Amino acid sequence: MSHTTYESDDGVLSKDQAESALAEEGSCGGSGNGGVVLKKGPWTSAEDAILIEYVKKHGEGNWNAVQKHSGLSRCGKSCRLRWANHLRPNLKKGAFTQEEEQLIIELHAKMGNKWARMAAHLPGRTDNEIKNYWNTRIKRRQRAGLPLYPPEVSLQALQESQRGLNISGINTGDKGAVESSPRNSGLLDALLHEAKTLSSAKNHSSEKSSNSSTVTPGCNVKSELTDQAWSPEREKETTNRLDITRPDALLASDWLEQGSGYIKDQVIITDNIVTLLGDDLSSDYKQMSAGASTSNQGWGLSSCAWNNMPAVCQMSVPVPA
DNA sequence: AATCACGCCAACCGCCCATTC
DNA sequence: GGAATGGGCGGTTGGCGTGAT
Repeated sequence: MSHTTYESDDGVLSKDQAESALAEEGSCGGSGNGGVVLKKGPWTSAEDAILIEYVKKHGEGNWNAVQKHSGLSRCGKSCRLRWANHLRPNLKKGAFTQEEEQLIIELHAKMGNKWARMAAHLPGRTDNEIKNYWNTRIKRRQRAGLPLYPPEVSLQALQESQRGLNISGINTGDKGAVESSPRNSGLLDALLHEAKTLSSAKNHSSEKSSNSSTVTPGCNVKSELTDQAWSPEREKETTNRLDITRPDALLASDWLEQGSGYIKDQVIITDNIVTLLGDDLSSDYKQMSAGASTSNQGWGLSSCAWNNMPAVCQMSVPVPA
């Protein structure tokens, strides 16, 4: 990792490296107690040792006191982050297990980008780890044009959200009530974002449909990929038909193998989206869905931004048989 | 062998919230 | 009530490693 750039085995920086590391002022104000210039950049093993020793003596918290009492030239934030992400006990290192991946997917479908809350459900994992994992996964699947969530997770998350929204008053147009329901805020944000996207996209739909190279491939590949996991043989078979067959476009876990009934789920979810979006936007959505179906463009909800986007916004229109 | 693209991940940054005074 | 402070969170950046070309 980048540590090796700055730190030697004994944790001592070279002159140039130390000067470089000390040159900039940090986000914590640049100088600490008594005008001490706070260091930025990768942590050395010596610094780690100091921090560990400090926490052993004084416990976690009061991070700004670390610099004052231990002589560490790091701001409190940096210390907290280092401790939380790397030094605290019971941290689980290494790749995520299939169970963890599955849990992350489910949690993200329900919570959106609430990394800290997700981390609370994954003992030994940090929010930063989960965030990095998810962002990497997003890039892969975005390139692949694949949905971020398995259908069953999408459906479950949407149904739960819809229940919550009904309770909190979305169907009565009570925006205040909706906003007071933090549990569904991520999903609602995504829906509203999607609504805007749909609204603006309507103006460009003809342009989209005239350019096949802009088509999101997800709609066309999903129904096939959900039936069978990737294999070299499958890749040869499907290369001519599918845009994406790379194994890294798939989940490490095997949810894609459980994709039976996907079309059915899509219809359900589409109805749910219509319900949630309301008449005006849902009519737009229906029109676009119909247009996509007839033109086989597959233009759907998968076209919106991928970040902070719970399940429903990853869904695409059904693929015509 | 050189170059490039991409994945991975540690760390930083800025904002926000809760608490304290 | 409002300012100051500490801490938490999510987004983003930057560097290294690695595989592909």
